Formats: sequence, structure tokens, C-alpha cells
Amino acid sequence: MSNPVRVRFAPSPTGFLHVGSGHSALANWLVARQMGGEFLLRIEDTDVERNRPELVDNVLEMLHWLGLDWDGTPVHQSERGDLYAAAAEKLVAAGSVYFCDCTGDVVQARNKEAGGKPGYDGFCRDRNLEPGPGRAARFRTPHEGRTGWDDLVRGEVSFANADLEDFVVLRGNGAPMFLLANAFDDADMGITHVIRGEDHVNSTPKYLLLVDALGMARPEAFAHMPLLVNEGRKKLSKRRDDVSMSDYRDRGYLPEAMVNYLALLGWGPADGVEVRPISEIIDLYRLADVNASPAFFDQKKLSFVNAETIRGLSSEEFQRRAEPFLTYGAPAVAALASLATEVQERVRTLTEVEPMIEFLVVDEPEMDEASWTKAITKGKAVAEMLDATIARLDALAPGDWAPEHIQAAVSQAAIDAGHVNEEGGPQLSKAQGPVRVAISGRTVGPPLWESITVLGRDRTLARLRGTRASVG
RNA sequence: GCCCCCAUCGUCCAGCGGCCUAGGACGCCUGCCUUUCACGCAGGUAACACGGGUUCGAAUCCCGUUGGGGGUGCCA
Repeated sequence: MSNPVRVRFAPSPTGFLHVGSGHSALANWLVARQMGGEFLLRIEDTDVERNRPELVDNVLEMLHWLGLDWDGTPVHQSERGDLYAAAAEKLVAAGSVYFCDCTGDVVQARNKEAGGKPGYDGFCRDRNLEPGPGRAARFRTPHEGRTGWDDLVRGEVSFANADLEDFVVLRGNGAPMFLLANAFDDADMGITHVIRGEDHVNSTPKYLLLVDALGMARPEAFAHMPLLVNEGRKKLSKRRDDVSMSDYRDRGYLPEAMVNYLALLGWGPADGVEVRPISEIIDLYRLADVNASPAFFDQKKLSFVNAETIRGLSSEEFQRRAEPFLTYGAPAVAALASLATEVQERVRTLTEVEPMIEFLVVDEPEMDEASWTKAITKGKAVAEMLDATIARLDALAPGDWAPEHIQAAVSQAAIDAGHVNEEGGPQLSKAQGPVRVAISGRTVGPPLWESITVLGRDRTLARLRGTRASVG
């Protein structure tokens, strides 16, 4: 029996949690939950200059929102300086590193002179410099051999050691670099599976060499997840692309839909059922089945998954989820309650809910110009239809103000106004346009009879008369 | 430049040597249902990058080409 699985998500607090990081975090979480292992969090905040501690809150908040619950307390690298110093000391003692006083500019100048190849040229490798202020410690990479691993998603990957430059392990100010802290921590924390983005593939051989030099155990496995790309097939970037997880939350996406969609990027269930509960995804997910090629983050498909997920909610749950998006407060909550199932089936995101019931909340619905043009300006027998509808609705007994009677009344009005089909029946598709626009300001919305029922007699009649007046 | 990775419909996924006349999903288009919209239903559109091998047989294996991406910091 091998060790229980232990994975980690290791964000650096340099920005809001983005969908690409969410994708990697999810893969880690799925593996941990499936295997009954642990999902740990480690904040990689070794770069004091770039750190924005407040962003840690966003990362944690978003992971929590997504339902990616972690085990234990997040580890902060900024609090583990002594450990890295001791590890570095070990490397020095073993002769695995050497000190270097070359500045970036100097290295660059030398490279330019030598023919423009980037990377450190090993200038100080044999200078036997003593440690001192401003002197960085560089790892002495072997010049022969290869370093590789069997990647769970990519298969065998290996690099010639000769292609690996002597990378910095300790900065001139004594602070640890990413690779040292990262590799040391994984070993120290007993991480069994390192699951991260493809952009880390190139640093993995260095990581491995470092772990070996430290005399620590290599992780059992690595998995480098496909990168998420934009329409230009470029890695999703904070600047260009729509990647902030909290933005999606604010735009009315459900966390379970986001997680469901993210799982579908690079992977798909064998039975082809794409929209499904996370519990099933936990059971079915296999890193070995994850594609190695980059995946396009398709907002259209995300919307589809979101709409499906919304429709799968119970009505009560749907209303509960929509509530934070109702800017009109209690009246909107009540309005939604009266038309919940009708609205639920029609929205793709939670932000689309309020516009659909707004006509029930405001005194005067905002008139959509395109709708007005389509149904009123260009409509046929508009005045007749409005007059007839007013008359028929006004004649309805108070106790009859219900969908079926309203339907009957409007149908009669349609016939009155001449909106009839070949059999002489009411042609509702044409007739309902002006009525709908009159009461809601738009040509699209929840079913008319229910809408009118909920709107109530007085407001319905008032709006119909108001619209009739402006038709002239 | 160098190193690494990738390559099936526009997009995501299936396919792991014969079941492929290449399947599903999103998108798009048609039609049906229908009080608008949405849902649902029935169709349609559309792909194995190219060239060599290996094999009785290749989308599937190997090599190359081309194309794309990632990395190349005293960032993570």
C-alpha cells in the first residue's frame, strides 16, 4: 500500500484567483477527494516586493466559493525562512551551489558578446567566491546526463542537464528563490503528486535536481495540466482576457457550473454526460485521461453549463441564489417568487433574472426602443388590439383575474382586433406583441398571462391605457 | 536562437491497431412544439495538418516536415 495521496495548490499572491489557477486547483482537489487524500494550500509569497497580502484573501475566498475546501491551515512561505536557509546551508556544504556576484546586466552583456544566447553562462562556477552581501547562490547543474520524469498527463519528459543553466537558489539578499522554496516545501510537506500548469514543465528538471541534492525524496508523480488559452490560442492573461474568478461570480455564474466546466477542459467523462454533479466528477476523473494540449476557455459553453445548472436547481434554491443579484431588494424578491419557474427556465446567468421581473417592481417599466419599434411602430392593428384588450380585461370580474381567464380575454381581443388565422381563431403570436410591450417594455419575457396576473388589474390597465395614448 | 510540449469538426471532449461511412457536446443553420422568449424534440453544418514508414490492416504505433503553444528573471 502506497502513501495516502497528498496534493497542494500553491498560488502566489500577485493577483486575483484566475480561471487558469482554478483549473489547476480543481485537478488537485479532485484527485485528493477521489483518493481520500489531502488537499493542502501553500501561499508562495517569497517575493516581498511583489507580494500583495490582501490578495490571499481573494484566493481563499474564491476557492471556498468554488467549493474546493482545503485541509489544514494554509502554509505561508514567508514564515518558513529558517527552513529554506537551513536547506540552502546544506546545499552549500555539499558543494551543490556556488556564489555568484554577476548582475543581470553583466550577464546579459556577456551573452550579447558571445552571440546572444540567453541564460546564465556559468561565469562564477569555478571562482570559489565566498558568500557575501549581494552574492547569489547558484545551483551547479551537471553537464552530463538527463533529468526526466514520467508525467501523468504527458508521459516521459526529459531534459539534457547540459541545457539547464545554473539557476539562482538564494538571492543576493539571502531570500530563497521559487525553486528552492517550492521543491523543498513539497518534499517537506510530503506532497505525493505535484499537479500544476504546463508552464512549470521547464522548471521541473531543476526542481528534481534540487530535491536530489537536498537528499530529500522526489514526489511520486507529476502531472502538468494543459494551459487554458484565449481565442488567439495564447495563454490566458490577466491583462487581455476575462480571467478573474470573482468577476464570473459577480456576473451570475454558479460555482458548481464553473467547476463543472473547468473539469471539462482537458478532460471528459467516458459516458459523454457533461453536465453533472461534482460527486460524479470526483469518481470519474482520471489524470491519465487528461489531454496534454491547450484548451480554449469558451464562455459560450460555460454559459450553457451555467444555464443547465440553473435549471437543475429546485425553485427555492434558484430564488435563494438569485437574491443577491436583485438590486431592488424585497419587492424584487417577491416579484421573483411569483414568477420563479418561468424565469428560471429562461436565464443563463443570475444577472439576467432581475431584468425579467423588473416590470413588476418599477412604477413605469423602461421602454426598450427596439421592442417599441418592432411591436408598436411596425405592428399591425396596434391601436385596435390595445383598445380591445383594455375592454376585455376591464370586463373581467375581479375573481377572474387569473391566467386562464386572461388568456381567454386577450384571445377575444385578438379576434376583435382582427388578428385571426384561417380558421377564424386568434393569432396570438402577432396580437400579444403590443400588449407585452405595453406592460413590460420589452418583446421578450416570461409568459404573458402569468405576467399580467402578477402585475395586477390596476397596473395592467394603466399601462395599456398609457401605451394606447402614445399610439394616438 | 535554444530547450520542452502539443496537433481529430469553429470550440471542448470520445477514439488507445480492425466495431470509423470518425461519435457526443457547445456554437451556428432548418423544421416541429408554441402567447414572445426560453425549454424540449427532429434534422443539418463541420475534423483525423502534411509526408514517409511499421502492419494483412493506422485517426490510433515510429520518424520527419509544417504549424501552434510554453519556457528561457537574483518573478512565481
